[in-house]
Amino acid sequence: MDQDKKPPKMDINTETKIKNAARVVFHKKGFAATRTRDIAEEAGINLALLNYYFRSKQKLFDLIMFETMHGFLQSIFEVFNNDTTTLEQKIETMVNRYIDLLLTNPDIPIFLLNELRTHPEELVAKMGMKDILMDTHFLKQFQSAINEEKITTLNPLHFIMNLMGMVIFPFMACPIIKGVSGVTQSEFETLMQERRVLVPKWIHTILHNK
Amino acid sequence: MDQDKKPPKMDINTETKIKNAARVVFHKKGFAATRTRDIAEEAGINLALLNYYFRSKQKLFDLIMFETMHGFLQSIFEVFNNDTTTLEQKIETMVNRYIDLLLTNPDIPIFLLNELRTHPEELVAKMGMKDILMDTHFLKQFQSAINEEKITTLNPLHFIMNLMGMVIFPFMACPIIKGVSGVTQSEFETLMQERRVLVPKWIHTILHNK
DNA sequence: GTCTATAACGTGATAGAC
DNA sequence: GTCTATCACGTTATAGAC
Repeated sequence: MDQDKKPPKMDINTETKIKNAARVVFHKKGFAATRTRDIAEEAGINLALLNYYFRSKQKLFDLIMFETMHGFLQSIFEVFNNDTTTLEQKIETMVNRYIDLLLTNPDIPIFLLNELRTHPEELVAKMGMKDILMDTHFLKQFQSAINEEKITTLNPLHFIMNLMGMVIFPFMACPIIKGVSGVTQSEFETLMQERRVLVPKWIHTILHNK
Repeated sequence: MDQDKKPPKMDINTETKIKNAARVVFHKKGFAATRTRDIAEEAGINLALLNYYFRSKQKLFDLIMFETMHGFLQSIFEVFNNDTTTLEQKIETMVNRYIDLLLTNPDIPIFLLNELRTHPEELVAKMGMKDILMDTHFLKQFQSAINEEKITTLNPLHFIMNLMGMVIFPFMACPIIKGVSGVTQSEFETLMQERRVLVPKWIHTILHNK
């Protein structure tokens, strides 16, 4: 929509370089602990350019925050609204998508939840997720399964909290887990890989146990 | 150990007032976003007094961080090392303790995990938790149960991640959950109360399903 | 567009009166 | 011990040359 030359992987334009650097640093340290100098250095450019392209630290942050939030919720939305998959398939896909995401970007959950404490639900509202998530194919399937007594009666929110908690929490608690258990980063990642199959199995067990 | 008059609830001494205020503000905003002036205001005292009693923002923070971490891990330690309780009782107690804690102090998990990203495992090590948590009555019970084939074979770390994830994650994601689902704070707390009995039930189901 | 230099501001910490 | 006033410093943001 801007230019017709999408940067061909290298020799990326300055604006993108800054945005990528900002994403990395903001995700790792949060808004308050991040200095614009950190971002400039990470991007390999001059500090003044940051303000030239994005006006202010806050504006740049808002951009990163929105994109991160969008990317994070987008997965839920896509999977939950796919009306060609079963409930079990949706669970499996969700788990795999988030483990993929978090193995690569383990900082995202704490970044998001930490920043959302300050800017309360203004951003959540801005995402407009409330309307589209509360009327998904998933919820209809879930309700049907309960009505037909195929699964245990259960508030869908409890279900989602369990799913997200089992997948996301381990990544957030990674430093503390490694600290008290002594596992290495590599061993930790192996554990997370195991959870691709374990979590759906556990969720299934919970749902079908009367 | 200091004085023999433990403050009788009101007319608390200045040092304690500052520490309590620091705990509130640090927990809510984290180290970087907290200004010493915020703490002074919350405590109802002058900014200079903060430095008079605690020398620096960092020193005061280290104190709060240590106490918070200690209080948080202490519960796990106590419950896991109680050799008069069954595995099932330990689970139930853990869940109830943490739900109690988090209903009152919902900021603690994000505070801890967020700050632990920067000061990596130096603090975890300082707590000396590694040694005492890796040789608990709980782990022996867990291993015995597996050997006697009473429960499914399962890495205890997976078990602990599930337990903590199901209990703690919902509190961390509270703003996002309320944002996308539309539940009120009061309804959210009711859901958390329900989880006192639901989580142990789910954990039991997972453990005993072959 | 990109840089250097600097202005403008906020924050942690202290000096010194009481 | 407690306060007011102020210093010292780091950080965001901009002015202006190239």
